[in-house]
Amino acid sequence: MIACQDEGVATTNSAGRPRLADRRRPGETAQEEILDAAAELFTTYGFASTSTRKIAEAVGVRQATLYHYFATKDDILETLLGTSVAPTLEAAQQIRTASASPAAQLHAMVTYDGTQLWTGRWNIGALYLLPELRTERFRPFVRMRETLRSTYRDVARDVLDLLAAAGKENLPDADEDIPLRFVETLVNLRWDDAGHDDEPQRTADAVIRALGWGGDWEALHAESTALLRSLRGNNARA
Amino acid sequence: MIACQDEGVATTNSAGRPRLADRRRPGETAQEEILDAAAELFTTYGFASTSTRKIAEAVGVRQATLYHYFATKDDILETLLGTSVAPTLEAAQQIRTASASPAAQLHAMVTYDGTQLWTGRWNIGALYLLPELRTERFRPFVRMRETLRSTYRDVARDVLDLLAAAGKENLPDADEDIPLRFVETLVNLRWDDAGHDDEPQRTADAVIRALGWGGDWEALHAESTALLRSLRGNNARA
DNA sequence: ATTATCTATAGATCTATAGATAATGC
DNA sequence: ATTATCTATAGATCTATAGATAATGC
Repeated sequence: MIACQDEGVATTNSAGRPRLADRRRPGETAQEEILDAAAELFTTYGFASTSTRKIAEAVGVRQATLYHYFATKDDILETLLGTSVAPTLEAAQQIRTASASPAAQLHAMVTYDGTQLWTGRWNIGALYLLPELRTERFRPFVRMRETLRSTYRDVARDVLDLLAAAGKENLPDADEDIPLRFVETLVNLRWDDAGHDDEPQRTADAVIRALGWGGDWEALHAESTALLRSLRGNNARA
Repeated sequence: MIACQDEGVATTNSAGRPRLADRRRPGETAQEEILDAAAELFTTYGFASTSTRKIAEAVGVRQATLYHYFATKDDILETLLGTSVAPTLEAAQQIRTASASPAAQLHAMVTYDGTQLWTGRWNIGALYLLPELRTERFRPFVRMRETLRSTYRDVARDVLDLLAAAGKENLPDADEDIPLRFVETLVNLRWDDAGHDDEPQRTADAVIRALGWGGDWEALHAESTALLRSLRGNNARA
């Protein structure tokens, strides 16, 4: 038997009229193929500038075929956004309930979130700023982002409170938004093809430093790494 | 004589067929009115989703009238971007050649740039990530942004070198991109209607802190303020 | 005469729907 | 029979151009 499945491109013959072109996208199902193509085109050319015809071409099917899987073009974007933010939010909330120090929680959060943004097959984070998200249609997604934002703010406030209690001066004045803002810049950096392989870790360090933290870095890294490891363990078990 | 020019809306009668609707946009010329409307719509709904018809409606003229002033829709975007980045780049380069300390230069740069992004009538910075900019057409603009980026990197490197020479440890490892990335987050913050009035100053402080700088904050602020004042003086004279 | 606007429209899209067709599955 | 695809197309855009019109300026 010859291997026909490199890169996860399915070639199984199933019911239905055959396609005119070969499969060329990763994904087990046609739905996944469409989402992969849409992610590439939306992040590269923008949502409004990407026609359903272009998506279909990138998948290797006719334009009308998309509508067998998604009722509208908006539905494609919605699915894409949902699969991207949900896991990040869940990880952040799990980290938040861990017993680690606030600084380590924040460091782990940034590293996890940053890694998703930095190593995903496409620069999905670039879609978060899409003006189209302002419509009612995407409210649920926007609300998930807001929850993530306030989780970040909560940890940041904990870190700052501890530092203040320790008598540290010149702390940022009520800037709990610094961490998430900084994570989001990974999107810009990737857009410009700049940055290093370990950018998520660098970003986590920069965030902690920007809050004015000045403790033992080696201990912090160890704690953060342990937190992330236990997280992966939990998910594997689930 | 009754005042008919509140908010800079011109009502002077001049040559040409009269408009059907009243003027409603700030700006001395029709070109400025168009740019103001386009800035609002592009930043709110995106470039591709904004039709020339919508721009014309927002100005109060017929769609075809736009083409008396701009040959294409791309030309409108290009003009908008140009008038926004050019002054920022020039200010950054002037600050760079001043005799102030690197930390003060960086602080002043972030404050100036941040103020432009934060207080401009529209959130023009949101246009910098537009996928459309990837085309040949907008190369000149993208190159200006790259020059700005490397100016930021240069100052950041100076700051880090000085800190290293002073024996400071745990400095960010070759992350000269931190400052500009941080400035760019003002765009996201404004998009979300979050942040404080003095966000540019807060951002400048956070940038300096993120680089690990730990000197006399009061002296730094004084030096930065003086630098910005001399900058305004230069421009007033020119 | 010059200018700034207008009306009208060509030609090229683009999204979504209707209905035919060519496979597999029972 | 069910499914996944195909072909064809309606109806609604959207950009840009052609040419008419109603002011001012000389």
